[in-house]
Amino acid sequence: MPELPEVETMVRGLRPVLAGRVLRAAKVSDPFLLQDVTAEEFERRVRGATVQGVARRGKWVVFTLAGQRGIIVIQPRMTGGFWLVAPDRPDHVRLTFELDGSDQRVWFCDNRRLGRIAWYPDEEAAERAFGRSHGPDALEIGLDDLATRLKRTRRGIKPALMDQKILAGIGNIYADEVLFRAGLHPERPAHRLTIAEVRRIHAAIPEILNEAIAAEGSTFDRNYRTVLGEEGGFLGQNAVYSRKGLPCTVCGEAIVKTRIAGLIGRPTYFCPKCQRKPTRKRRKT
DNA sequence: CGGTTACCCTGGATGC
DNA sequence: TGCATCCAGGGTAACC
Repeated sequence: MPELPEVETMVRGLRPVLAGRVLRAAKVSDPFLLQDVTAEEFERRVRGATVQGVARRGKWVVFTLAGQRGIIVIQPRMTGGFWLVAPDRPDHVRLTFELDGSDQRVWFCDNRRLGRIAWYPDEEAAERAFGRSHGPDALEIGLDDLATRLKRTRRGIKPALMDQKILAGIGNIYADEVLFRAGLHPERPAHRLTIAEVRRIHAAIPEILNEAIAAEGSTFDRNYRTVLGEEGGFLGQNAVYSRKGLPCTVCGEAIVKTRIAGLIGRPTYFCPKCQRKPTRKRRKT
């Protein structure tokens, strides 16, 4: 689940606990999640290293280790998340960090095992890996850059916004929320949007994402939690996602749930009145 | 090459 | 209660 706001919330929760701390040990309990590294090597690289920084890149959580000890990358994907406090070992633990000088542990849990854990020798290697599949961060991309990138694809605007190669950080929930805020139908071809429409999207992206970050993300079906186990508060502020049949907060029309091309299996919610799909001009008969 | 689909996993919710 | 089916915030490989 975690999209940019949830990952940002995780990072903000982890940073004060991990930054500057020594990792006494790391234990990989599910090697299936590892990418390009064995459990033995991962644990050896991390053991005794000091965490220099905790950051977010798109939907990635990035731990920089001091003293050339490398970079840890964790992708929570759908159901991954971190736990700082738990009375007992939580369910579905895939990776555990033990902190030096205390009993405190940081758990990475992921019931569906879709998450990924990687280690890179340096910033450059991590950056190359990120760049292979990601464009600029959704909170940093400029208007002109966004317009240029959207011009290059004939897909619908929603699949385009969710394409991490175009811009990084937006997933299924916030794509719907951004398009509602911008007043655009999710199937509008990206390359045919007017500059005024792209401008509305570009303005809506940081609005929506920052509102969601302020609320500490979205918790649906009690899946996502902050590192302290709290629910995100964006539910209740969301305009369309998961609101099938409920009245649009702007016009009162019932929100529609559908599936659209390019996003097989993923639900899409929108207001059919506020987000009209332009029809061809009809000739007078 | 660009766009679309199949598939990777698992557990909770829903339906019969 | 038991069992089958559907569903999910993401991402990539393979296909046309």
